[in-house]
Amino acid sequence: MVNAELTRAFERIADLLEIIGGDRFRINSYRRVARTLDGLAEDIADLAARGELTTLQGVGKGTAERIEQFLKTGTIDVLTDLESNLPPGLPDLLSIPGMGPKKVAAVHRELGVGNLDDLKRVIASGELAQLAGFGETSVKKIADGITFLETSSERTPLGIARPVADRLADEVKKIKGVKRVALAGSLRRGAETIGDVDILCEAKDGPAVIETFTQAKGVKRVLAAGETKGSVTIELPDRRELQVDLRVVPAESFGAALQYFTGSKQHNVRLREMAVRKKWRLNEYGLFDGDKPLAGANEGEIYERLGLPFFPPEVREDRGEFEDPSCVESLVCLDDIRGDLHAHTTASDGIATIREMAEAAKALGYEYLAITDHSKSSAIANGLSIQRMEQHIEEIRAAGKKIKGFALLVGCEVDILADGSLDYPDSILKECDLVVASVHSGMQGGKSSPTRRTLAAMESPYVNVIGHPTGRLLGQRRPMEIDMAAVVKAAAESGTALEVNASWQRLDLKDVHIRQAIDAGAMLAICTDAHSTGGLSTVHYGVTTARRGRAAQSTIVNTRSLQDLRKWLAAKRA
DNA sequence: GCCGTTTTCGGCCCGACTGTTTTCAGTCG
Repeated sequence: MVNAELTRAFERIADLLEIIGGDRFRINSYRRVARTLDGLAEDIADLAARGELTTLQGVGKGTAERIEQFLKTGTIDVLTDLESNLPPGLPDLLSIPGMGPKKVAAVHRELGVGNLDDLKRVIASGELAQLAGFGETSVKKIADGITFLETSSERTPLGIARPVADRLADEVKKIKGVKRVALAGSLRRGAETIGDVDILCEAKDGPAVIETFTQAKGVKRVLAAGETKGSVTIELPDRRELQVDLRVVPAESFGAALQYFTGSKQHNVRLREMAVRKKWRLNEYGLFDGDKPLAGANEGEIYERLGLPFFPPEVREDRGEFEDPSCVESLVCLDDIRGDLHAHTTASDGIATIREMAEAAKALGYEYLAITDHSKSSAIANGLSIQRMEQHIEEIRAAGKKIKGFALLVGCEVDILADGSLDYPDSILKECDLVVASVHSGMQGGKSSPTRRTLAAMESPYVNVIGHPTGRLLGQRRPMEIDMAAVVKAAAESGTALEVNASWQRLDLKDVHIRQAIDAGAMLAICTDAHSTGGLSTVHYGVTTARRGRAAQSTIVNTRSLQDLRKWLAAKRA
């Protein structure tokens, strides 16, 4: 899909314009377009073909023309012109902490720096420290920034950042004078990856709290330590560093600060624009009419005074929540989940028995659990031969009878083979209560292949759920090139649910695809793909991701009662 | 470059921290 390339092109235009000192509002509008494209699930070429480009947020006549030009020629004149005047490696320098557009422009203009290697050279030679506006301290900061960039590389997955954040929040809670602590930022919004951790606390003596915080266990470096804000890095197990910011606020501003630091930035911009229209002012201290505070202590009051519903953190992305505020009314929540439809046991590659998994699911308050071990072709995962599967089915049924007040569903995770056929014959599949079908091999094929295979699998009357539809592993494996528009349409038409795989390494489908599926009328299943009893309780990552896609409870099949779930399963076979 | 429940022109979100700028610009979130 060309969306990603186009996103990068617009970001690059904005970067280059910033370096040459272009109009900041024009720069902002390019960034806004990049962001819109980044969050767009549909292929931009399809929108262009329908002449609907200007229906997108922030896309006007000029941008529409540039998109059209890119689709036609693969280039944008504005970008080509900018690039012809500046070294290609220059925009990369913007990602170095401490290097903004003005400093990048200065090193290029004064020292002829055109890329990262040039910059390292002028740091080493001492030339940079001689430059006006660059003292010893700022050069040190830039050098540290380069080190940080080279050691931190990517954003941190939610599942890695969350435990670190929880531990630090606990430490802050213990600092003398701290009344309340809350996590904010992308972590609170449940984003799949985290740039840095934002922690907020209520206390009177800011400097003392910040001072103690910078000495917390695991702190590698202190980046800033002011009156109300401290910033440090924490070393992760893989030696990479994660930035953690702490802000100290008074009680009367706690809600406003929580709202402000939860973001997203774009969501907050929309809120402040609404405040301005009412002749008010919104900042991290509160909502004000002149000097008169209207709200601040409580986060909900801010939304209320602005005439909005309370937006849960997960939807605060400016991806449609303002246009459809009623989406918050029926948003799926953790308590809605009545069972898990994708779980493994020792029969294939899990580490717990059928019985142990069932007991664990029951302990979570579930009504049902589907046991879905791997099929024969997944040899690495100890997939079950037909004969073993027949025996396994008997074992699941027998185990189910021994557990009272709980339903154990017979299932399997059947491989979708290269030609789109399934790895078990119908004679096996029809013995199952529920079938998850997944692609596990040949993921690097062209665009048509995984799409064709997935569509073929959905045609089977026995396939109820498509497992981890894009096959991505965060930071490890790119998603398959799949035509999501075709998949969600076929899912809706065939009565097949698409999985929201809750494993934090997967989160597949992801938020924007979840929204796309719902818009197409498809059903979803939030499943853990658990390989252990503990794995079952990671379902919250899936629920969070579904909420980010603004999924209503009614769109998730495993929020249904056992009876209603069975009806849904039966409907496809009929 | 976009956009309109005061506007088709004139706006476009807000504040903390840092360093070297002796009064504030640059960067960041």
